[in-house]
Amino acid sequence: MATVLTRKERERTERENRILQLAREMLQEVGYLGLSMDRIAAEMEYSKGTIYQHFRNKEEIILALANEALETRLAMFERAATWPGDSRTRMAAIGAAAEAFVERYPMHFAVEQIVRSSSIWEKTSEERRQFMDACEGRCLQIVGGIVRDGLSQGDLELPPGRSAEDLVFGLWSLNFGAYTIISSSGSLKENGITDPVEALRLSQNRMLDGHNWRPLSSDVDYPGVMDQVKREMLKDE
Amino acid sequence: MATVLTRKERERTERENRILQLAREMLQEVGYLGLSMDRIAAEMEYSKGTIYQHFRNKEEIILALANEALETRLAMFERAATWPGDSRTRMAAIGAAAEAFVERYPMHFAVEQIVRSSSIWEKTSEERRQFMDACEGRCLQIVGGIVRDGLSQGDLELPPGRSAEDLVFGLWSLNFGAYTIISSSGSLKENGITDPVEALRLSQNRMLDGHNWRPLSSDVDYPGVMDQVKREMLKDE
DNA sequence: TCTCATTATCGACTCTTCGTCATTTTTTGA
DNA sequence: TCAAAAAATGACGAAGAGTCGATAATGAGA
Repeated sequence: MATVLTRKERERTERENRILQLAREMLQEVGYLGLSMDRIAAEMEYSKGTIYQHFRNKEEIILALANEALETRLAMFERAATWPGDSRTRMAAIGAAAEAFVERYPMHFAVEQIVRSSSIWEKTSEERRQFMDACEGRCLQIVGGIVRDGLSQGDLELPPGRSAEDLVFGLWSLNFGAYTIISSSGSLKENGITDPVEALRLSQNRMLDGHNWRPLSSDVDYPGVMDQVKREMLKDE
Repeated sequence: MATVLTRKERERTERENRILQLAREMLQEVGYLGLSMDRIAAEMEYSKGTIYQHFRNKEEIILALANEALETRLAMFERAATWPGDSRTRMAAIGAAAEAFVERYPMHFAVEQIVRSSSIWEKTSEERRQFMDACEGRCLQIVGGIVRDGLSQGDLELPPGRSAEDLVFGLWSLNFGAYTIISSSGSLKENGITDPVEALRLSQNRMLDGHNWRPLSSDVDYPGVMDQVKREMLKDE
């Protein structure tokens, strides 16, 4: 009896994964507007009603994809945060993880962008929204922890009234903004920005230098560290 | 004959503006997904066909709104760039203009976000896309000009191989990312980021400090300058 | 003022998609 | 084997995008 239930449940989750996988591919090909429940059903060779047994509407599918994305990044951040070294080096490792995430899972990042700008929130379930917030919060905490380590070890200072999270917010904004612009602006090269990812690294390092987070980027080869971390993170599979 | 044509043309552009105004309001109320051509037509008391004489599809309306947004910001940047003072102070003025833009025209910024993440590009006309790129490029040039002024006056240095535009890209990403996250994340306060706009200012100043752009933010009250610029820019009407 | 060609406007129509739900099919366990 | 429960189906209603032939307004010339 127990095994029967689990077999059913296994089938269910497996089908759910198939739906999500298909939705991801579709999203890649035809974009958010082209994503259609009818087409998903047809491609799955299931009826529409069955698809709706898994996800109450289209937005739930999108948000489920976004949840996977945030979960994936959270895992990568958790791993990067344990990189050996001083606080600033660990911060560089986080930066490398963020880069690796976008490179390794471009669709994940694209979904996150969609979720952050379309008004899909109202139609989605409370749970998934909370999951999203939870992942976001955990990520903030992880990176904030590194900042707090640095603060307690005297590697950097913050002005009175500003929190470790404020600093993290700056890094987060910089990264999210940079990749969004990269993926949506057609005229970067024409305007003298030949290697935006390199420009992002520079800005990031200069921001941390501005916080006087030692050792400064002029004294350590952080790009080298980042390349090393990335290689390590992208290694398996 | 000439006057007849101009009257007709005036009527035409006026109606076009009415459509855009209406679309903007609708976007505010019901979001991108709720924006409907039928509803625009009904509200305008014109038939759908007439609306389609102005805009070949829904995406064109969105992009037209985005064009207005970029045009507005360009004007604000042009004005801010002439603020008297050294290069770094003028940079602070640009930052203030960016803030003022989002505060004064939140809908403009929201439209920009939509355009940057939905896949509406394929359906839109070449001209409007070019206009978009042109505004973007001009903005980059204006801010890049301030950086070049600073470089030539020895107020800051850049590593070899990095351009003034690379620096601007960092600021641009930081700002765009920050406002996107602010408008889409429900859990900033819960995670210790009580005043994200203040956090953005800090990050921005620290980034410029990291570029060693003098005078440093520790020596000048740039937030005070920014408040002053903003007051000036938001003054008229 | 009247005529007629040109231009503008209209809205019914097609097509597509979302989401529902009564009906049919399959599974389960006695 | 069989009846009840669960799962799957797809026809259907509603709503929106975009088209196009029919209709109305305009205005230049007679």
